[in-house]
Amino acid sequence: MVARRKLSEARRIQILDAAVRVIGARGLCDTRIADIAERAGASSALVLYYFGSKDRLLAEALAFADERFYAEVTHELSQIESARDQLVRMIELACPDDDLSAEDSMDDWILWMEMWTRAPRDESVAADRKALDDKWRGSIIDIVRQGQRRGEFRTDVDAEDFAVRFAGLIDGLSVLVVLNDPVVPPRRMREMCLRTASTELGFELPARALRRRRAAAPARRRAAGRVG
Amino acid sequence: MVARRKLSEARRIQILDAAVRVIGARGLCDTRIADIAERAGASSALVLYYFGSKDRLLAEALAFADERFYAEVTHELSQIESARDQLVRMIELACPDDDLSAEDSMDDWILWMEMWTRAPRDESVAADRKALDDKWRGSIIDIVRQGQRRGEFRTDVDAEDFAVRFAGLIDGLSVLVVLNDPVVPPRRMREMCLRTASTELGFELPARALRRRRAAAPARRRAAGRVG
DNA sequence: CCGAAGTTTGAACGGCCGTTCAGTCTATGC
DNA sequence: GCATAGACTGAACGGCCGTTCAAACTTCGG
Repeated sequence: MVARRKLSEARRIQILDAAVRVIGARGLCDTRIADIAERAGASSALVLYYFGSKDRLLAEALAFADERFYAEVTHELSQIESARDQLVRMIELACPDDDLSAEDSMDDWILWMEMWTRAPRDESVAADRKALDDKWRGSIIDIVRQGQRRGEFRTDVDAEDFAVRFAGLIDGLSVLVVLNDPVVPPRRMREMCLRTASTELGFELPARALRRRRAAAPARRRAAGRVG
Repeated sequence: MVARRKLSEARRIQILDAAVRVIGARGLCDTRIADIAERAGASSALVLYYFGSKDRLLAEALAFADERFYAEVTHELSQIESARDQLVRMIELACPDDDLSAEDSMDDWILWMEMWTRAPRDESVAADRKALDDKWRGSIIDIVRQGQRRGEFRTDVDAEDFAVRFAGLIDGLSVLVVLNDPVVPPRRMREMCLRTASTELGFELPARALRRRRAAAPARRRAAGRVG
């Protein structure tokens, strides 16, 4: 029975993962249960069996994607000591990729935008979105304060004010990157965010920061394959 | 026949206006032709008669809303001489309202976000979005350069770079305002944008800028009523 | 092994909604 | 006034897709 539990939990995640990719590819409103089922290697009926209704499935998928992303970022940052390096890394992770993996790592951002348009009409999505946003901003605030305590950043900057503006900048620019607007390729977004942070907080950018394309992408995703 | 033309053109606009409001209220994907027809005081069949298909209607409605908004802004700014005052006014216009009219003037921003999520799968929407974005950024660039020539702004700022970052900041913050996130009420967004601009471009804010709630909203909308 | 609980499915149901169509109404040109 | 083009509609069609359901299959405790 315990094994059963695990199995069914794995199935849930498998379906959620499939949902994330389908939504990323087709858009929230054009996503059909049958698409998700196919990607997950299951029948439409099974998907409903696990999630009860399409609405619940979609809402859970949105939250799932962004929570997973946030968890990864948090975990990575927890292994860095310097506040400056944490902020630099956070910026790198927040910038959608350039590389081949384009299709892959845009999903998180696409789903994030889908949350924006759905939130006004779905309380649960609105709540999830706000919670994530608060956590994200909170992380920035923590890093800034930590850096100020350690003498890495100037102390005449209000951490909360900076965090709101900086998170806003990231969101706004990421839209252009996700939509492939040639005006702001990923590289440029990264540079702008890095320069803004270093200027406002008064720190020197590490030499690698502006050159490096991107550290090896965290090896997630692609793990859950088809069952068969 | 000419009179006919005018009549039918008025009808088109009436339908587009109805579409904008329905999309703003129900979201792009939950918008039905019947809803739009009802708001416009017409039958579903008539709406199709004018626009051929739902997709074309929605795409045109998105472009219509944002082009109208941009035209208004452009017109208002054309009557201001000082570059500084132009920028201040632009910021005021770009910030979604607080007031009673909430339902009303959020529409433009909601549709703008809907364009973001639809663009990846609809070339025509993608093209419209990019054109609008370029024009918007272009306006900022023009104002900055003009201000630099006139000695109102510092000259060691790259206008294009500033415009991209500033437009990004506006977009990012506007999401929070539109979603009614208490962290960033309209007033705060306005303050942040004003402060950022004045700091980076090195000008003094006019005394009224930070106090005033918002100049009388341009008297548009609500004009096209039902045809009896 | 048996049966109960947990999984999984194919097939069918049913509603919603975009689209079509045949035809009415209105006004304008002749 | 009559014919014609354009504006407009109600009703019906048809497909798509979320949801339901009864039944098969799988696993496992006893």
